Amino acid sequence: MAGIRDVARLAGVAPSTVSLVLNNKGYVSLDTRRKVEKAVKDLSYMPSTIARNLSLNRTNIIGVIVPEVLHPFYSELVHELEQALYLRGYKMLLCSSSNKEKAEVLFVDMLKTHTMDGIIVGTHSMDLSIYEGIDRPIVAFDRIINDRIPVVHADHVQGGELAAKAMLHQDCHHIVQVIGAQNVRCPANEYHIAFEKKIREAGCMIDTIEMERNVFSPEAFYRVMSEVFERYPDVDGIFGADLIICAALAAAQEHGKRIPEDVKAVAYDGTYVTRLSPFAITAAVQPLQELAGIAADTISRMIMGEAPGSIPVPKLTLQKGATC
Amino acid sequence: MAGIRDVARLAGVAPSTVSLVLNNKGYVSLDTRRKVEKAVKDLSYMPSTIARNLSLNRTNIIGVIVPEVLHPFYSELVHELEQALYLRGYKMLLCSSSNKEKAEVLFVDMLKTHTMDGIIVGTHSMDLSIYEGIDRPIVAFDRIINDRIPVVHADHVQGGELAAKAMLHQDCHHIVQVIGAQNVRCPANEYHIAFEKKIREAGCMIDTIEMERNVFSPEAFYRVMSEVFERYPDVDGIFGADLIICAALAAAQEHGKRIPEDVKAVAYDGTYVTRLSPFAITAAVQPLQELAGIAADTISRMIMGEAPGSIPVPKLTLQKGATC
DNA sequence: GTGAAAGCGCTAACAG
DNA sequence: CTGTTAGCGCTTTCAC
Repeated sequence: MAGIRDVARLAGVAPSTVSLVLNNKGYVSLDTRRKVEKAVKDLSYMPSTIARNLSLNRTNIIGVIVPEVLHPFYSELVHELEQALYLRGYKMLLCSSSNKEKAEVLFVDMLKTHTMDGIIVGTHSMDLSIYEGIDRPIVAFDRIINDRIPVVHADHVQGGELAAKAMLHQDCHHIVQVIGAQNVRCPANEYHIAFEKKIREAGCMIDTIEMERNVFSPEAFYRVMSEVFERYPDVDGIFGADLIICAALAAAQEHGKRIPEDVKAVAYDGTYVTRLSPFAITAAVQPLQELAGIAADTISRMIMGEAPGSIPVPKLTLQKGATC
Repeated sequence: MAGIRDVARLAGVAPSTVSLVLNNKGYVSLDTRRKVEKAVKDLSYMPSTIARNLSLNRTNIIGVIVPEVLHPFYSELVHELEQALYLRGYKMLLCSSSNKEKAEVLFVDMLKTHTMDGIIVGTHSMDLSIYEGIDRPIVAFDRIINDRIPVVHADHVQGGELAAKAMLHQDCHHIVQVIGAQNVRCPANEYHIAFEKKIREAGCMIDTIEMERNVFSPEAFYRVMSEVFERYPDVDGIFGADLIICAALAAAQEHGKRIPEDVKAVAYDGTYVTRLSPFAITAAVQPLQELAGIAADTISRMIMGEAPGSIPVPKLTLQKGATC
């Protein structure tokens, strides 16, 4: 394996000059630049990223940790983050924390040991003490960790109201919403509050069902929705995250309810599962691409040693589908 | 930031001794071990992975490149790979090649520059010349690159036959199968051949529709399925990858066909989308967890300098659902 | 413009 | 069992 010294020797220059050429830095005469480039090509030289990392004390790797890549929302988030990071010159190290005890702790340790330059945290672990006193770049995605860690999230108040308006236009009278675990602090918990408020203001009845933390299986969702239809026979509106609504569609059919004739359904998030059938599910869509860009910009800034700056809070949009 | 020398000084030993303690290598007296551990704790010392990497010329990072993380099949693959690699002490650097010109080339370059110790390739780019003459660990997932790169894949002949048997049991007469692009060499292309053979042997009519490469959108699938129902009004069996079958379910409804009464449907892959509704889609399920383990074992062996060895070819299983 | 030399923070022989 | 020494392969001052 040829090294920078071999290239230097062949080109008849010093290693430092080769380095300058490779990194387009400083002033190098066209002539020596040519010589170096030829030597690089002749030796099919490939610089060692590992050595470079040590010199710069930087890896250009950002860690991304999510609860579960399989979940469409996180699939989409990971997809967008990878693209956003790529555009900014970073590579993405991915960790899916489900099935892994201590995944988040290990990940933060990897940040401390400089395996990555920064991390974007999308998990909801309960122990926030691991984030105390860390002076390395961390960005939280839709999760409040502590007051030193910037949070990237959409405008969930607006999102909740958007969904509420969509349902109220359809003249619902008894709405049931299914929400995530409320024992984790995250901006996304705001949307059902805003939703409920708007619904009540319109004089409409609303019941709320809370799911457990980190429960994502279709079976669990279906069970919950079945219960909903049994417990509230007069329900005519369902609101919840994408997969909940998918389950609602299935459960409704089982319980002899037609959607949207008997029951309206609005999904929150609007990932691709709401578009799997030709008749899209009506949904409040999170601007994941934009959010990923904001997260990438923020972590990038922190790595450069700058302050995170103010974080934009983008709005959701309504996807008009066939379910409401 | 404390370094290994600081720890050594505080503990009153040499840096090499500290290294031995940290890595549980060689023989260190209990006494000095204690001293070192205390010093480590007192300084909250975190060893630099970057420096370690240079010394060892190894990063413990495996690159994984797939066409599209959003696609359920690849979500699931990525999920399983990450877990399998994690269990073997590796971290996963993920690249989704869609929307990225030259992603595969860049990825292979990163392998050459030692950003990763090895890569697992699941993409289907057309230019295989970039893999010529590389002496670093590469494993292909369901894709034939060249005769030096080991391929991990399920037994698609058995899988195709499994699906065929399922349909023949239901007494189909005119089956349409939708398949991926055939201009890429991959073991998965075998399944529709095996399927077709079995179906023809049973004296059943079969038509085949080929999709373009890297087309994964629900809309595209739906369009294709709509055409199928229009062109073949007597079709009573549909076979294709998961998302095709999802689209088939939707399109069937539109065209007044009931599933499974009028048309049977069998999916190939059997990812979680086939289980999104309580009535699962009948499917030939790829053992992705097992495949991921095989891929991880193989790349691991190659990194250790061993030969890839023989690659097991696991079988698919039938998920009995409500569609056939 | 270019080269010499000093690291970056670890690991690994090899003495002792 | 522990310390000394020499790298790993780059980048980066700082003279020339």
